[in-house]
Order: sequence, then C-alpha cells, then structure tokens
Amino acid sequence: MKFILRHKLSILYGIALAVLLLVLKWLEIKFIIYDHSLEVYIGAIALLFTGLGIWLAIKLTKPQVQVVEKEVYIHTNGDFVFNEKAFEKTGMSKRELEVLELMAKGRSNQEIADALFVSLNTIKTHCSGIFFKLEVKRRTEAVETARRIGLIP
Amino acid sequence: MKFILRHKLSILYGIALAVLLLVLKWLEIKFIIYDHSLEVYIGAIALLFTGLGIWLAIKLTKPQVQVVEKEVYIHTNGDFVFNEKAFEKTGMSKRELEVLELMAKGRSNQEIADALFVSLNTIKTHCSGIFFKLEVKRRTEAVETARRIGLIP
DNA sequence: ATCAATTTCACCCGAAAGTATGAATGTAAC
DNA sequence: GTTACATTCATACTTTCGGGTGAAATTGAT
Repeated sequence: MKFILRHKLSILYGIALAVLLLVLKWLEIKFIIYDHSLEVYIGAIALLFTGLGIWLAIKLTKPQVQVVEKEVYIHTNGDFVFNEKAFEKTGMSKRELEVLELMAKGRSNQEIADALFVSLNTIKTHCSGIFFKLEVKRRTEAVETARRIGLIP
Repeated sequence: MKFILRHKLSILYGIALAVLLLVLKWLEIKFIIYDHSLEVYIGAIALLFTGLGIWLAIKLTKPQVQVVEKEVYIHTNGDFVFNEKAFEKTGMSKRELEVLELMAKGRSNQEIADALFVSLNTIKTHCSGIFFKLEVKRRTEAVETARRIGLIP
C-alpha cells in the first residue's frame, strides 16, 4: 500500500505507456492487416507521440518558483512577545528552542550540554536541526534569524 | 521533518538508483524489438515525435510561474540608540565595530573579510581584539554582550 | 498496538573559528 | 622624530563547530 502511494507517479506513467502500446498494436492491426496505407499508420504514430511528448513536458517541467518576500512589520513596545505562529512554522521542537535560547546567550555547545545535562553530541544534533529548520548555516545566523522572527528577545 | 533531514542523501541515492533501473528496462525493451525492422522504424518515429512534442511544449508554452509568498518579519522597535559611552569604555576601534556589526548579522569571518575587502587573517585579528575588549570568548557571546550594552540594535 | 516524531548518543571528518606571535604600514599626537 | 595606536597581513597551532550517518529509547497520537 505504501509502495503504491510512494510510486503513484511512476505507476501512472507505466499505465499510460501500456495503453499507448495497446493503441499502437490496435492501429497496426487495423491498418496493416487490412492493407490500408502505411503512411496513415506512421502519421497516427507521429501525432500520438507528439501528443505524448507535449503531455510529458507539461507534466514533468517544474513550475518556476518565484519567491515574493512579503514584509510583515511587528510593533514591539519594548517588551518581548514570543511569536507562537513563527515558532510553529519553523517546526522546531521544545528542546531545540531551549538550545537556541542558550545559544543566543553566547554559550558554547559544551556549556549548553552541561546546562541541560546531556552529551555534547546531543547538542550538536539539536543544532543541526535548528539550522535546518531556520534555514541558516551558522549559530550566529540562527540567533539573528530567531530574534528577527520573534523566537527570542 | 527530521526524517528528511536525516535521510537526505539516502533519498538522492534512491532516486538515482530508480533512474538507473528505468534506463536498464528501457534498453531491454529496445533490444527485444530489435529484430523487427518495421517496429524499430515505428519506435524511432515514436521517439522522434515524442522529442518533438517535448520540444514544442517547452518552446511554445509560456513558463508557468508559481508565486510563493514568504513572510519576512521586521521588528519596528526602531528606538535603538547607540551607547557612545559604553563604546568608549570598551576601547574598541571603528573598524572593530564594523566587524562586530557584521558578526551580529550572522556573517562568517570569510564573508566579513569579503565585505570589507580585507583578508581573512585581518578579520581574525579584529575578532580577537573584539573578544578581548568585550571580555568574551566566542562570537555569539560577543554579539549578546554588544547588544546588551547598546552597541548594536 | 503501532507508527511517527522526539530525544538521546556516538563516531568520523572537514571547515570554521579562535590563539599566539610577529611584523609592515599609516596616521595622529607629543 | 618618536611614541602610540590602528590597520593590515602572515604562519602555525588548537579548539570548536557543523555535516553526515546510524541507532536506541521514549513519547504521543491514532
């Protein structure tokens, strides 16, 4: 079942191809066996596969994604308010947020590990998750982004 | 979310393998029908016109553009005032402040070097100076301290 | 119960950051 | 002119960070 779901597109293409081959065979019988002109057959093939090509191209070409940045101004009256919506949009976990907070305070991974009573490797894993979800490459960048979208003061 | 992160490469390998299998299957089909010259001819026609169809579709259809709106949060807490007194107390130079500002934006040393048209080593030297004068050990800590004492927004 | 996500941890490796030291400029002050 | 400091750059070395992978335990929801 999972296999079917996962290969939905491939299966669809496979079925389409099979149907096409059937049509081909049918055309062959109709035009060759009854000795009508070969050229009509070839023409039909050409037309059919031109259509297939067009269909394939339309189906398979990815639509170009144009990202339009919509600026959202947030008024902060000095006090920090946690942006719940932004947090959910990132898909970050509670633990990752904890790590992020300590990160923003300038703590090293080792210090964060000690503070949360877990191993250094665990913190590294959390960091990777944070960077991926915030779409950044470095911890300083992560802190900047997190501050901008209202995850940390 | 984490699943994708963890198996990014594996998924790519999977796709590559799938493509390879497809190619193999295609070759098989090609050689099975090899001994029927008419069918080879028909196949060539089919292939040719499929290509034509694809070409036509790509050439003639206007590129479909999918617009994705991305919200960019901007805090309008604009009441940042540079703390001149704190700045002088640190004994930092103008150049070091420049570096600090870029550092706070999450830039890497190399990126800062490129932005200021100096070498990476120079930036490292400046960083050392900044850390010494702010009495910190890491760049994230430096950013936190600088923000706290009012050197950067 | 089982399935997905979370949290935890480990290992390897390469890249980036940071330390230490020395040195060549340029510039402003004394 | 020399003293002091800012700016620039280099080399060598250590530490930290981050990517990629695999895996076990736990939790939460259906």
